[in-house]
Amino acid sequence: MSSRSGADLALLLLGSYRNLVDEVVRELATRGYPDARPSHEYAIRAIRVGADSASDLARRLAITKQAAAKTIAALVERGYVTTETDPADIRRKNIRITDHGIGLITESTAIFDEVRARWEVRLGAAELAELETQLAQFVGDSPINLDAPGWAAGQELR
Amino acid sequence: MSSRSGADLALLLLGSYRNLVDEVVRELATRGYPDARPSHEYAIRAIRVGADSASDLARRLAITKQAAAKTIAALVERGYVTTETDPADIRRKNIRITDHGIGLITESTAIFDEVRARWEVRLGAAELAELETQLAQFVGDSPINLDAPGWAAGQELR
DNA sequence: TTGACCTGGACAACCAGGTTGACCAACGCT
DNA sequence: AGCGTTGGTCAACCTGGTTGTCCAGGTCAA
Repeated sequence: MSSRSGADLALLLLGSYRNLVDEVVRELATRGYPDARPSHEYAIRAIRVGADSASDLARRLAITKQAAAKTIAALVERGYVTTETDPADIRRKNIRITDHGIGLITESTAIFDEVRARWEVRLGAAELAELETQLAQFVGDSPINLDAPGWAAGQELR
Repeated sequence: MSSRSGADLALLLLGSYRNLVDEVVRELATRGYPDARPSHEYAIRAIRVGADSASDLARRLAITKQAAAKTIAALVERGYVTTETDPADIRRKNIRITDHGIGLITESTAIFDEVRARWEVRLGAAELAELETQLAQFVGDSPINLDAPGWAAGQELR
């Protein structure tokens, strides 16, 4: 009975995302990270897997370097990362994740997985896995990298 | 093989939503509505099903009335709705959707459905329907109304 | 009828998370 | 030595929200 409309589908997707993320943020707050925003988590994850400068982070998250710089400033302010100018290239400012930052993504990952596990209980493991595979199809043909939240879809390189 | 993480799931949901909505906005632009934003569509839909004042719209979208007022101002500016003070209650400003506004949601609905139809081809009708049912479960236990994009989750009444 | 409250709207200031645009200093390559 | 590319920064702006404050108009009870 596929009586649903395309507009409903959009709302379902957005709603699911918000429910999931809100839950994570709420839980993070109770575990000692009250000032953590979703964008912070995504940024730190990107840094962890290799984005070691503002420009680099910008490319990975598919945002402007100015936006990346702002995010990094916020991360520094909250003590999640530190920056220090690269001795080999004065221009660069290398980003390093602090223990506090490691703690954040560790907790965050755990909570994300906990929530996912709850969903798995309701849906069944096979069903959730299939749902993910299906969603991946819609995202997969996207021209931009997957591990980024802020893609501006249909934009050229910056 | 559910090797995916909870964080990935979030990105899949967000990515799917963005892909869908971006496609709609892009297509709307080519069909004579270049200035239409997703929030405009949601607002007009809410107005169409009964939100006839700013406060009312605010309640339905679960946003503040100030935010609703701003949205309405944007809609008026673009010619999608008009407002006129209620003769029976001087305070109220009744919202009426213009023909242009009707055109917008008509086109928008059609495009949303077109994109959904393309997804249906890739997934199969039964599978997409099931996916929607599953997503509805995650959204369904949300305390706030479904037809709203901007819910602030875990907030009291305003 | 008069006061006490509730409700619709508006003003102002602010925030997150982006965007453009202009610019400069440092690098790297020929 | 010179020129183009790259990393970073300042400034202004945008969207879609948020608080907080305020007031005029409506509603209801005593």
